[in-house]
Amino acid sequence: MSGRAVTIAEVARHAGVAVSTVSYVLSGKRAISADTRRRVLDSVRTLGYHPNAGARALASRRANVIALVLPLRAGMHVPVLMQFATSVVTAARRYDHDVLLLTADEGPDGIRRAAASALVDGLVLMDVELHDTRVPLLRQLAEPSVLIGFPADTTGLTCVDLDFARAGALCVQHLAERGHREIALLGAPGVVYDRGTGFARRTREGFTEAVAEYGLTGVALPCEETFDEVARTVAELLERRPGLTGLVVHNEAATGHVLGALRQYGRRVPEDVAVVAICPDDIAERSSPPLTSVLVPAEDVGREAVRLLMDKLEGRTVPDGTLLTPRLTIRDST
Amino acid sequence: MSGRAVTIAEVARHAGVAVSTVSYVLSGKRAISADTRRRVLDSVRTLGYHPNAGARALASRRANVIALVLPLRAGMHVPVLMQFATSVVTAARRYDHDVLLLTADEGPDGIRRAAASALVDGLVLMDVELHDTRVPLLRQLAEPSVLIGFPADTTGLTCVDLDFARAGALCVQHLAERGHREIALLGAPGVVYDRGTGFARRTREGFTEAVAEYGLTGVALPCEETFDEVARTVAELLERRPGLTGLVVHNEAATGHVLGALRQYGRRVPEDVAVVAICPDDIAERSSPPLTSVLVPAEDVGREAVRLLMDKLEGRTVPDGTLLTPRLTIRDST
DNA sequence: CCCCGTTGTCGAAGCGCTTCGACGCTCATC
DNA sequence: GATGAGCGTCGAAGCGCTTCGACAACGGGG
Repeated sequence: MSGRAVTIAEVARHAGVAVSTVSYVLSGKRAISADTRRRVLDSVRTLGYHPNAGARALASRRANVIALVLPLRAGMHVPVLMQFATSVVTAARRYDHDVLLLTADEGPDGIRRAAASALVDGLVLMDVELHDTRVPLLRQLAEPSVLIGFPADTTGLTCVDLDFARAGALCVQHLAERGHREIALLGAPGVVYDRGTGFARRTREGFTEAVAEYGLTGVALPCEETFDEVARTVAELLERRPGLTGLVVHNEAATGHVLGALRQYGRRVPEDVAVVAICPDDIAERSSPPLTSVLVPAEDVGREAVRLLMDKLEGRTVPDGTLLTPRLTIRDST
Repeated sequence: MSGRAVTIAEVARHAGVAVSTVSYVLSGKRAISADTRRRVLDSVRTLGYHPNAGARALASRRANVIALVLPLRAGMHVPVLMQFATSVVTAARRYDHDVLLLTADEGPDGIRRAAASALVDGLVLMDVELHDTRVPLLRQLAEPSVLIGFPADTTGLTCVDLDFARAGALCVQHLAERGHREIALLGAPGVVYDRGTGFARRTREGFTEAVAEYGLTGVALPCEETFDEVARTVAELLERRPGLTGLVVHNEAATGHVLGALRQYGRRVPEDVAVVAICPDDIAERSSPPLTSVLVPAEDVGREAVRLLMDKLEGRTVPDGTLLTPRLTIRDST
């Protein structure tokens, strides 16, 4: 199994055809007779041929690799990030592409390096901020890119994300329909809003607008993820808003703590306080009681990002922004 | 910034030297006069030259890319996985290598493909099981690999991990020193043990042996990660073992729930029950009270894995197994 | 029956880089 | 003053693949 790798020349010799014929069989870029095709494929299989990625990239000017750029900042919920990552990898494989992992430590230089060296054909960036330093670079790059998340200025970019404004509004609507009049949004840590992370702000905007629209009263508070902070915030909320009966939680790491805090203060869910979370399904299902939630469809977002990138690589034009419609799953907390 | 990329030939022309000279300047594989070196480096900078990765890989038979194989199975704690992943990427960059992300969906085929196509020079595998199906393949591969985690049979392999047996024992020792006589281990979900994931079992073994060694009584229970299951397990434990005063938690996702459950049953931490966790520092610090814990040094393990892989790539011989020594940080829960 | 368009295959020219051998220097050595 | 050992540089030969143009062979239409 070790030793030198099989080359296309050996396959060609074994099948009794020219090297170029083997190439065309494999790429399907020219018509090949059924007979030849079969002979070649047989040889490929018996010899265990795998095209050399470097040679292929050099000759075709396509590496068949895309970069996935993960920032890994404070306040990001890692499991969600990981869901994105795996769905990107899976989707990329379906287009016969591999995924190179780039982290933020290297900053824009890493992106430039990977692109300029033709290591990758395109990029998917995650966790994009409203004023992301990487964005100007992307506009200059010859390589196409897709952002997961929306920066402030999307001109010349391709962005995908869950429609967080609608997600926030959807939670409000659900609570309104259940008759709740006074509600609150418990959000991400303050730093996440300050940094200008789009999805946190957009959720809050959706929440606020929907509160007005449905004629409710509502407050939105940021919240750290330690149990003590969550408990403090919840306590403050319950005290200042005795009429509060509905809570929207948009902070994956804090959802568990929120339920713990409510329990501690003697509030039953959903009898005393209804809770809707914006979080992955597994967190919602694993809670006690299982939470009514709006799923962050990481799977779909990742797949869509890759699809868009592949379209761009093929030279097709794609929409600037793609917002996925949120869907609410009703469980036992409302 | 877009348009065709700068080639080594253009750099050579610009600097007034031969292509090979530029190559030698960049690789340092032959002596070059200080003057020439400076001229070449200047040209590289002003032209913005980045060597074409494909061409380099083809000619040098080194892709300068390593694969990171992530399984992503049930019961794995994702943030820890992510810590590994980022530390591997960071470490690899220090050796001028990039990281290709491979997931388990493709199974061994993905590994074979990446290796056979010379896409990667070597592999780092994470979350290795005692009887991992990928292990036999690794032995056949020409490409070197390093495992994070220990399979049952490590012959011909290179493995790194935290010494979980000692970690388990260290927790017991700490509790024993604080005078606790009756303790318990609340572990990973049953499926993790059944699957034969090494670190879970080894922790349990270390726990059990240390319990005997220090003359304590102790039980080890697996535990699912939902709040209800944790609460049930804790309740059962408190009921069946009224004398229980010490708890070791080796289940990242459940640590928060454990504290919640203890609170719910009126047990104070650490006054009534002392808790030691095996988990990342951020989880321990974010809990209430902050937990005495043994850190899973993902950072160190990842870095070490890359170092070993680079050694193997250079043809150096490396030890079969590397176990990192656990360290206990005392906080407020014991 | 000739011409031409298709279809299937081949040979060769790169893609941009590394690396090997060669070669002209300069210096120290005898 | 010839000899040899570096040192610094160059030219050229690949690395394994894709792709372009060429060209037989074959039919169908005039």
